[in-house]
Amino acid sequence: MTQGTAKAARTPAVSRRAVLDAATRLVEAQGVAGLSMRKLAAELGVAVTSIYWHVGNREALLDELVQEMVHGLDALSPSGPDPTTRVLSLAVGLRRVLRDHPHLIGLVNERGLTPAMFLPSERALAAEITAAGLTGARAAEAVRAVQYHVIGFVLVERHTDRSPEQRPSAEELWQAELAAPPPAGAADSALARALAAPVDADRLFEISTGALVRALLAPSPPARET
Amino acid sequence: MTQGTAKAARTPAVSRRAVLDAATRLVEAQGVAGLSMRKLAAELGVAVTSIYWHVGNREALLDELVQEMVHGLDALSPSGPDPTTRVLSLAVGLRRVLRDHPHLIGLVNERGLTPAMFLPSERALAAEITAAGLTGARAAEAVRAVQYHVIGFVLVERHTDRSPEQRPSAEELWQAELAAPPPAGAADSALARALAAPVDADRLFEISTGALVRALLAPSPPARET
DNA sequence: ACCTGAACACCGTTCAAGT
DNA sequence: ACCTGAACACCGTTCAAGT
Repeated sequence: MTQGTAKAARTPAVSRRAVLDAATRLVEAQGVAGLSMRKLAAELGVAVTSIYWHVGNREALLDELVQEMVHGLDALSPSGPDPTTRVLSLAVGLRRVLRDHPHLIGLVNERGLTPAMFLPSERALAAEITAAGLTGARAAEAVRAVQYHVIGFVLVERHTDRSPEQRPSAEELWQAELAAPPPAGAADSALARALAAPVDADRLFEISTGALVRALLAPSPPARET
Repeated sequence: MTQGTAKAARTPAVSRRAVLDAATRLVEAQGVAGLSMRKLAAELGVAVTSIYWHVGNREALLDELVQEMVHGLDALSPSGPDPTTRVLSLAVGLRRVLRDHPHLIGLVNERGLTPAMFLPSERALAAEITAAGLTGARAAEAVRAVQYHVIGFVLVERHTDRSPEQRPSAEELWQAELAAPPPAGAADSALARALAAPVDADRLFEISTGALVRALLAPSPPARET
């Protein structure tokens, strides 16, 4: 919106496109905090103030980046014979998309685009959950339960991914648990050993999402209703 | 660790304690990003460099704050007659603690204290899930599934809490959906209306966590196992 | 022991000025 | 139309110097 259409006189040093591309590279490499106007200018071999001419300011730049990222997302299409596995396939797909764009959730949310971004997956979930026989408020709760579960899972994953080495680690803590005399009501040692092992996120996602979806789609109502 | 024990000559302008208290206030009011050494100094009526004498640097200050917050957390104690409701009560308690300290998860994670922080709740969950009859790897998966679900839910809630007004809102989007001609496989209009209403987070948490826990504790195995 | 100002290397942003 | 340097108000941090 900053530029009009005009026949360029001398070839410009940078273009709006070049700024956006460099910014995308910076964000993907160092995260949102790593995107600084001065770094950007340095990378493009231009004065800081040139950046401002092309994109306005940092906030507007991020707005544009988010816009492009969201539009570049592939649509989710369910697969499988029955509603349960189709809902699960949507959950798996949503998790994959969110994991592939780790900075997206935060950026989108800061810019107020969360509902718009999640509408397609919400619609797909609604269709499958309707096909499973749920209707009205009950179906809406199921849609949102799955959404929250998947998004939340990815947020937890992201937290553990980009964190430094945790000390003491879960392994160390649960091995100490095994060595200590067990108090009343303590967990069995096989459980402690299992908790000392690192998390298999794929498997955990499969198990927890599977359990949730099966319970939500089961004929018995999850909450008392008329 | 910066100070020794010595009889103070003139009453100090600030104390380590005063710095920590002011920092806590700043973080709770403006978030972690709002904590700047210079603001802190200004608030205490002292030169910036005094802060450094007392607490080392910004990183060390945050370390200390997190330490205090984690130690100030109340232990979770389950309540209810059967294992399912006891696990649910733990989930509710964990959610409450995390919601009461919105900055804590991020701070703890950056400092590598996540396993240490969640060990108590993990232990409590393990005990109740063992009481429900699960053992070994199966029980560990249930523990982690509940943990991830609750933490993830709170992270999603936090996202939506501290976000600006979202535009277009979910209400607007789903009302447009209602107005448009329904394509094949579309959700029913009662569902669309329900999705146009704002989220009742407490109810959604109750429903989704209830469904998850019931499914995890059910006798039929959630995944094929020998 | 405790506090200070000066200095350095970073930010985002605005502005007047160049071509 | 496009780019520039200077300037301002912010950061965190170090250092030598004060009392």
